[in-house]
Amino acid sequence: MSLRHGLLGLLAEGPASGYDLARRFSQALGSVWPAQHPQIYSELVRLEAAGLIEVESTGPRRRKAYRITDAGLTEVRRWLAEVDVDHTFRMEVLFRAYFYWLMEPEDLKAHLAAEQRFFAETAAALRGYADTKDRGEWGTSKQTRAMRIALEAGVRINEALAGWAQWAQETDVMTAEDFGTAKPDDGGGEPA
Amino acid sequence: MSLRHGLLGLLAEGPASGYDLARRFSQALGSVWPAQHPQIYSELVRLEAAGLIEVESTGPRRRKAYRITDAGLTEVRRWLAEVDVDHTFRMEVLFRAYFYWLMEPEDLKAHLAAEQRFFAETAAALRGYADTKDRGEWGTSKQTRAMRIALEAGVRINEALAGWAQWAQETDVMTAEDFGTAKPDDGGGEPA
DNA sequence: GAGCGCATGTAAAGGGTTACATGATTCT
DNA sequence: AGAATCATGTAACCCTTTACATGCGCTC
Repeated sequence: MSLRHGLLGLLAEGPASGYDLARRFSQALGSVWPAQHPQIYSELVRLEAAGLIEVESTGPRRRKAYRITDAGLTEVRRWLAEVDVDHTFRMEVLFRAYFYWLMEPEDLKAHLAAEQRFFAETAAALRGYADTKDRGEWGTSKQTRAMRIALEAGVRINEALAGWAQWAQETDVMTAEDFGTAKPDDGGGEPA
Repeated sequence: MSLRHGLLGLLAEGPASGYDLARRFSQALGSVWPAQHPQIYSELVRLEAAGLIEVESTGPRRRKAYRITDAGLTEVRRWLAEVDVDHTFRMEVLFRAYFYWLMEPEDLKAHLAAEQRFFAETAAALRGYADTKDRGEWGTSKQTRAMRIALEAGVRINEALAGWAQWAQETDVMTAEDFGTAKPDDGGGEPA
C-alpha cells in the first residue's frame, strides 16, 4: 500500500489537514496515484492510531492539521530505502490498445487522434509548470527539486505517449484490408 | 472496471480457459493491468451469468473453456467506442519520486541507477519482441497488429523512463548542498 | 440571509490481493 | 512412484470508489 507512505511523505513537508492532502492528490499526485478524500481521512485515522502522525492544531471549520512524528519520518524513509518498487503500471489507455482490432477503423482513427491531442496538451502543461520551477518561482528547497524530477517523468511519459499515438495513426499496421470487419478471426493466433 | 472488458476482448480472439487468460495477464497484459487468477475466475462466473460468455468445452483436468457470445462481442465494442478513457495512471515508480528529497543521496543514486537499468532492460526486451512481430513470426492478423501497437507503447514508455532516470542522475537538481540532511525543512514551501 | 467553498466524516459497495485448498494429468 | 504442472476454486482481508450527510465560515 503506497497511500499510507504517500501521506507520510507529504506530511514530512510540514503539517497539513486531510483537506489539504486531498487537494494535493487531486492535483499533481493524483495523476500517478489517485486517492479520494474518504480514503485519505480514514488512512489518517489509522496513521494517528499507529503513532506515525499526530494532531498539530485545530482551526476554523473544525479543521484538523496533522504533523508527522519521528516514528512516521523513520517509516517513510524505511519505505523509500528498503521496500522494493512495484514496477507494475495500471494504464487503461494501453490496456485498450490490445483490443484496438475490435474497433471500427474510423473510430480508431478518431480515438488515436484524441489521445495524441490529450497527451500533447498534458505534456505541454507539465512542461510549462516545470519551467516555472526552473525559473526558481517555487524556491530551491529539496521538496521543490524532488517535485521537479517527478514532473520531468510526467513530461517525458506524456510526450512518449503523444508520439506513440501519432506513430499509431501513421503506421499502416492497422489500416490493412481486413481490418474492421464485423467478425473476429477464428483461432488464437499463436505462432508456429 | 476494465477487467471485465479485457476478458471479453481476449475471448473475442477465440475460446480460452480461466487458466489461459490468467497466463496472458501474467505476461504482456499484466504490465499495464495486473490481474490474479481468483479475480479472473470469479469475473468469468459473473460474465457467464450475464450471458456475455458461455462454456465452449470442458477438457482434461476439469478445464473449462469459455467462448464469447454475440452479446459479449457487442459489449466490448460498446466499451471501446463509447466509454471514456480513464487517463489516470497508477505508477508507484513516479509516486515515489515526489518523496526523493527524503532519501539519503547515496540511496537515491543507487535507486535511480537501478531504475534506469530496469527500464532499459524492459524496453530492450519489448523491442526484441516487437521485432519478431515485424518479421511476421506471429502472422499478420488484426490481433497481432493491435498487439504490435500496444507493444510499441510499452517500448516507448520504458525508454522514456530509462531516459528520465538517467537525466535525474545527471542533473544537479538533487545534488545540491542541503540534500540529505537529517531533518526536512520547516514550512510548506508554497510560492509567493 | 442566501449561497458558496471549506472541512470532515460515515456507509455501502465494488475491485483486487493473498493465503489456503484440492484434485487431475503428464513427465521422468 | 514421485514431482511438476495444469486447472479451478473459496475465504478473508485489504484497498478504492461512490453516495450520502453535516456543519462551519466567509462573501455578497
